[in-house]
Amino acid sequence: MMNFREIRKRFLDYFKDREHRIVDSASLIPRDDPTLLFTNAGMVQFKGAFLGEEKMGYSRAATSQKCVRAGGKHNDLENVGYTPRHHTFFEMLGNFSFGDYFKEEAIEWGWDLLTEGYNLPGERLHVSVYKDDDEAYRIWEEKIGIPSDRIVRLGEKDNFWAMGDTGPCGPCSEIHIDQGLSLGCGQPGCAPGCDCDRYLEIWNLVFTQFDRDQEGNLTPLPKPNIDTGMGLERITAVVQGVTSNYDTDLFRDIILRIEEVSQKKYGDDEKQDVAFRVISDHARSLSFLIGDGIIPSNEGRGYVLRRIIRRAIRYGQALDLREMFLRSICSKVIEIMGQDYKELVQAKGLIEGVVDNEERRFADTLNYSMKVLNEEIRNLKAKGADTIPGDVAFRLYDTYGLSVDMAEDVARDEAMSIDMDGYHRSMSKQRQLSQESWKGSGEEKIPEAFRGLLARGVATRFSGYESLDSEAKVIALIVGGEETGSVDAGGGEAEIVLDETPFYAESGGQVGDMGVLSNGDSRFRVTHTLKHGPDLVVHRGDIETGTIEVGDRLKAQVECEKRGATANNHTATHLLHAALREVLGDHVKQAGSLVSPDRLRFDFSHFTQVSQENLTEIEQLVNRHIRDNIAVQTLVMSKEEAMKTGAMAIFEERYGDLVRLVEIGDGISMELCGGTHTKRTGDIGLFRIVSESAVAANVRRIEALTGEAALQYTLERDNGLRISASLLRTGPDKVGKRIERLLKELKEKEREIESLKVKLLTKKSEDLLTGIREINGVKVIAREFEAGSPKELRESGDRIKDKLGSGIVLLGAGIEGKAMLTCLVTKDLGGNFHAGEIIRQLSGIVGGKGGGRPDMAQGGGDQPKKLGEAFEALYTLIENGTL
RNA sequence: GGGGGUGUAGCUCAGGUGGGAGAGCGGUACGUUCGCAACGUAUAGGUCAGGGGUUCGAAUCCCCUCAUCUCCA
Repeated sequence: MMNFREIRKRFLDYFKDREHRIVDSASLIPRDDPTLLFTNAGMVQFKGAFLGEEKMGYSRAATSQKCVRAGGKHNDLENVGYTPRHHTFFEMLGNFSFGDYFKEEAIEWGWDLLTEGYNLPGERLHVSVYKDDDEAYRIWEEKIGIPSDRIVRLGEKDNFWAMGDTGPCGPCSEIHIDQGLSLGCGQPGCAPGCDCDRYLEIWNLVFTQFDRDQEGNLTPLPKPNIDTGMGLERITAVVQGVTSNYDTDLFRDIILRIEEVSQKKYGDDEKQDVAFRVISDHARSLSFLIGDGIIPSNEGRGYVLRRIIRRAIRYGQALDLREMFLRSICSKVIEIMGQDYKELVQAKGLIEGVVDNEERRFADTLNYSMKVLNEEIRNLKAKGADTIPGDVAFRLYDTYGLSVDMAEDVARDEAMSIDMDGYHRSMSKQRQLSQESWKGSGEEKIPEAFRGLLARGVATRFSGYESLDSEAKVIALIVGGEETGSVDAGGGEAEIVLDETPFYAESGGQVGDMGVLSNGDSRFRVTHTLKHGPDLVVHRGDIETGTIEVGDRLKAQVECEKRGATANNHTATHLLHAALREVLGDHVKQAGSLVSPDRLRFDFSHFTQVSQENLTEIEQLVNRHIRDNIAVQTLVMSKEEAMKTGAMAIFEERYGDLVRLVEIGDGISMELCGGTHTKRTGDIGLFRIVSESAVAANVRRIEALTGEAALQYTLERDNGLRISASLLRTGPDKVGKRIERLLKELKEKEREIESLKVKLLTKKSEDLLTGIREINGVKVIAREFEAGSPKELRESGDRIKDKLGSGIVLLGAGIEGKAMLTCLVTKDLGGNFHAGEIIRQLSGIVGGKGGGRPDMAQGGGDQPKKLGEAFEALYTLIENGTL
């Protein structure tokens, strides 16, 4: 029996023999596609080719593409585990034709590979075609010889494929296998396309032959395309003769590992089997997602990843897995799939670290949400209720992340139930609101004018590795997004495309070059260089003098000091990356990078703050490599060769077939990188880390300087320290100790001031005691008191009140044109007098308001001159008994 | 992209309707004890995430920003 690896290989070999280029699986993170969260089909990386925006170096291709469906439009997450075939992660086998062969070959080969290559019984294969696609029907019936009772015509929903509302689209044809009556629904109309398990769709052949416009009209494409997709998991199940994808060798060892750690058996209990399937599926997808550089977070792709991890952990509970277990399952996934996907092996440390970290975090949020739930249950029980309202259950899920089934478990223990209808109502409301606000994930799209150029196959040769100036021909001019024939000085911002350029276009984190394009009297100042697609370099800037026309020959000169400084920073970035991995561990992975002439910024995955000791060690290590003055070599080689060297690849980047390997020394650092570097590490001169900070959960950022800028930074620091030392009248090495002592002294002084203030207040309040008046048997003091804040006023009042034993104190103060009043009433008078009431009446006199508690109240106004009036008013009020 | 929650002492958190910043644990000192655990007493520790506004007065009300958690897409 063929194992999955042989099945995958047979597919690729089959199409290789038929002149197909075998293209590597693209990253799970789609590039240049704002509509997509993850790569979810084999054609994603060829979208540009289908749309005619991009020229490939070949017209036939075949791939085994890793895919994730767990968010966005295609979302299978909820079904995973409950069916034999839903997955969040799967591999899609596909063959593609870009205006080359069409229906006939696609159908013929598809049939041939299934029946001959995989030995599937032809008599059990059924096919479906689009209802109007007579051409496909004829090929199946006449050329392949399938009896018409095994060909069905289906409608738009099943057999017409479109990428979006407009653009390339076309009918498709699906090949199904009859798995036998026993799996069928038994309905009389049961046929391919039925929802039951009898007819299993194994291969979808899409014939992209139309272009749909805004009004929905279909125009035939001059060169129709072929795009097919066959899930590796499905075909493996069929070839291996099992009815569930989870029974194939793609999953068997993973499930075996889960059995080991859980001490449970797959197949014993249906509820537990769901958990087995969920965990094995999710372990695969989360390993690949992290392997492609995604880190758990609370939004976007990272959030989908987090949800997958948590779902896996949650299902672990059904297997009584209380301890952290996911890491061990992922290790198994890496062991199996790492043979074919090297990025998993490279990211092993990261995957394990991330999973452990998430398991810990999840336990935290779970504790918290359980607390909220228990509180809620207690309240409901107190009211005599026995159902948890749907909106409450939803709120628990929505804001605290407690899933309903977990809430249900708890409710059951408390002899309560949950209003599931209400829950679902709240949920669909939230869904609707979110859907309405979806506008795409935000990546930049290529502007219209450049898409035209790309479609014409316009490309720029980059000569900037060898030289900083060269002669080149203008092949396109763009002003305000429109192509034009010539540009004059003063015409504002323009963009120039050359046939060859020494200018480095922004990519891989390195900023674009600046410089000058000139020809005699015409001068164009390049302020930014950028790139569209893999090879179209755009020089953006202003024309300063003269005129530039398409076809002109220009002298292109890169500003060399800036380029040199950028090279320093870029090479230093590679050294930093290597040092981080050495000091912190190989879970460190680039998560973003900026290389400019002035500085470098490097984001990387790491779980905690980097300690000062580690930072120092990293800084020392990088500088040691700089002093060793090691040679930096660049080599261009095939992608396969490069992967064998174990070089670091950044998976957000898309590489062509030929890659550029930048190696520092003998394996000190090896990275795939198109950037410009120094010849030797010694050119960098000096490397200084300026800061370390957090960017997101599990991602840290280091900013650093090199060369002249690093020296400048060091000198400024030095100078600052010297000034501090001289101000402190001590040596630079004793500044720390000196400040420590000063702070201690300061603290003591503050304490002394505090106690002096208290003494002063005590004295002042004693003075005040002489002004007591006794009215109707109540001791009353109402006076102005010098105080800087309401707090001081209150504290002094407190002191006086204590001395008084029983009575009423009213203190007032004027500050910055405002009046403050504080009134205190001793507890024994609480029945007769209310401080809040007194203040309410008196603060009106000073032009304001106030209030407070029965024993203490504060108020104020904007007429401090009337404070005296307020004091008199208090005496009067008490005398008249009008309180 | 849209919604909800949280941010107060080293840690875990409490602070109805605006009116003296608190508890428990932990720390320090002293005491009971041969010593430890334990207990008792005392004590330190706060830009109430940051900024703006309303108000006589804001941890509390309003707006903005940041961090963090969570749900949907």
